[in-house]
Amino acid sequence: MTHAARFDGMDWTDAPCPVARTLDLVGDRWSLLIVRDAMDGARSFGDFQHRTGIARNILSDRLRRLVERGILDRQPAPSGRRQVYVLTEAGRDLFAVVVAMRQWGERHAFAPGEVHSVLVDDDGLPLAELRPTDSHGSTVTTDTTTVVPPHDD
Amino acid sequence: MTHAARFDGMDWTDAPCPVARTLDLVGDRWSLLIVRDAMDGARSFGDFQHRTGIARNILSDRLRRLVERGILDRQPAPSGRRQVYVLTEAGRDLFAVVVAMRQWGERHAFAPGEVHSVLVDDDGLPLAELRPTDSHGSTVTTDTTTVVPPHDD
DNA sequence: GCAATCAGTTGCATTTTGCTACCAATCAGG
DNA sequence: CCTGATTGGTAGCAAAATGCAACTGATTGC
Repeated sequence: MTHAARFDGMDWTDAPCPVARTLDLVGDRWSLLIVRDAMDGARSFGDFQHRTGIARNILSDRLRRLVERGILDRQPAPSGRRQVYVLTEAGRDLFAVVVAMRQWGERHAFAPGEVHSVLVDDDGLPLAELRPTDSHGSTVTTDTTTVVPPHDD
Repeated sequence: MTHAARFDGMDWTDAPCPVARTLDLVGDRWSLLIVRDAMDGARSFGDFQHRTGIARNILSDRLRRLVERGILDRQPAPSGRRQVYVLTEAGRDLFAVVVAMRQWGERHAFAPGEVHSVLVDDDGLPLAELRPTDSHGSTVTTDTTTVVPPHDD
């Protein structure tokens, strides 16, 4: 699909806000879990179904939508199975979003002592904490940032 | 509310995965937009209603849920208005998630040349790109990381 | 060929969402 | 005090999304 094709027929919740548009594309209950599993090696319909436990018809619909939206690519399988779903560049680029959610969940959605899965690098070590920074590398927060509306000079 | 109270009565989609738990807490269509607006200064019911355009009954429900889940705090207003909703520490900590979504949206959800709002620091400059790294600061991707399941040694 | 498995689709019940109207409390003016 | 406007919701109902179970059609293994 062409880049432009992703933008036809979409009706955005809040046109000029990138957060709203991202949520329009992957902001439902299941899409990011599908992306998470694709990042962790899931490829076939059955892979996704087993890992997420999502209903088959909804999974079918979500895979189709994610392909339409340029986040997954549906490819004929090299052998055997009918096709596989692989992340596009845009899909892989959601890594930062998934990591941010994972780290927030680790900090705020588990009782003390409760176990959870961990994302590790090639050395088996957990990642560094994602920290929003300005262009010089200093940490920024909601108190030191502002949203400026779009304008066409 | 106590820390533990957030975990009572929750039925998690995928207990051991922090991504799934985060989505259980803020993964619906509206919660993160409410959080986004709270980060940008919204405080009252009306603020949120006008900025998001969400239906009043749903907004009412989402605000209640976000308070229950420890992301917003409902405080009596200093004067006049009945109460205000302010982010808790956990809510403010969602900043990295919102920034990651904003940056992804900027890269992938706008046609070339299309305008959008921008998040800037105190100097008016856009933030640096969030980049997942290992503990030494080297960039990691989905190809160089793995999810390891929970285990109790 | 025959059974099993995979990748979906279809139909229907349940749940969630959204719209509109309504209501209660405050507030400002006179 | 009375009136009207604004804020912060709730109630009822229609529409949409979701989930479950059963079914289909192609492929694979034996």
